Amino acid sequence: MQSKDAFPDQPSLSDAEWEVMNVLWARAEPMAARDVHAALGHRDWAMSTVRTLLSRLVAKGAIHFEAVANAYLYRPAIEREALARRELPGFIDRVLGGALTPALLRFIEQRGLTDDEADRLRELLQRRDQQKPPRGLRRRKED
Amino acid sequence: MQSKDAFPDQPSLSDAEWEVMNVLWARAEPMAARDVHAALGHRDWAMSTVRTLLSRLVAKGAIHFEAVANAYLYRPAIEREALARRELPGFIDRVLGGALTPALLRFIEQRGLTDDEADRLRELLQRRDQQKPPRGLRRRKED
DNA sequence: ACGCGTCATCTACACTTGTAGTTATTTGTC
DNA sequence: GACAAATAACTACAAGTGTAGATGACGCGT
Repeated sequence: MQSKDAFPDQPSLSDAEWEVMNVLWARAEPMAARDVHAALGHRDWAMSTVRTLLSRLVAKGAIHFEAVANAYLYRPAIEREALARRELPGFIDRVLGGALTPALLRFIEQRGLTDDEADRLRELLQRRDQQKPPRGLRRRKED
Repeated sequence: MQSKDAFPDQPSLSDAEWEVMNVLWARAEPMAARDVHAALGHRDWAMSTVRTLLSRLVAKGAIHFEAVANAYLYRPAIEREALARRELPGFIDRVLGGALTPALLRFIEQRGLTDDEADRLRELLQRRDQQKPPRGLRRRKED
């Protein structure tokens, strides 16, 4: 018995599994398989598919379930942020090549920022300036 | 499984494949399998593994190769940015839940920004303010 | 009490991915 | 010209994934 039987610290999810997690996170309430299926209407999966995914998620320890009447109610066992935080570095490393390359910035440009996001970024930059004043008028235009 | 037929305009790569791409992108020059293998030393893959990955990448159209002497020289058929740009939305959607949730910001906070990145972000925010003044200063617009 | 629909469980199956061995071919070297 | 070294091509195979059907248990309505 090594050390990671029951609870692999954090499982790694497949794409389809992420989608299921997303509907679970979206609702605050525990959901029955049927509801999950409904919420995933856009994917047009068979019930069995959704069930399979739910089982796999349970197996991976990503969700809990409680038996209620004749059905199970599923509920995330882990927060999106926790998972996301674990995925991000790998993704940035692998796909973005370790840097917040233009791709991300460009994506942000294109998609725009919510007011909230903008605020937080501004804060962030300000905090940063306190330690590291911004470079003068540095123009960077090379793409 | 998405749609990815014979000539998927842009293939979708697996993790291992990304790693190979990364070494190819890192070098400007076309590389022989042997060199790729060497560059991937940190992964300690067998040559055959690297070769398999290269073949798969060729099959997916992500890299080109030219026969030179008794070996092939491989070279990316696509730029990282192009691929990254295609991966990003999906990732942000799936993992971050469609929003640049705290996770990203927190990641940025934690990892810090290069001067360059900071500059570009500042520019971005400034440009944004021109259309959409920051909250607090926002004056009533007659929309 | 009985069947009907629901739900969970089990089973299935093709495709992808990670990982690599085996074989055939090319080629430089003596 | 023959052989060893390198290389590409083919084959392998288990685990993970996407997708779903089949089976069995169970509670609801009548």
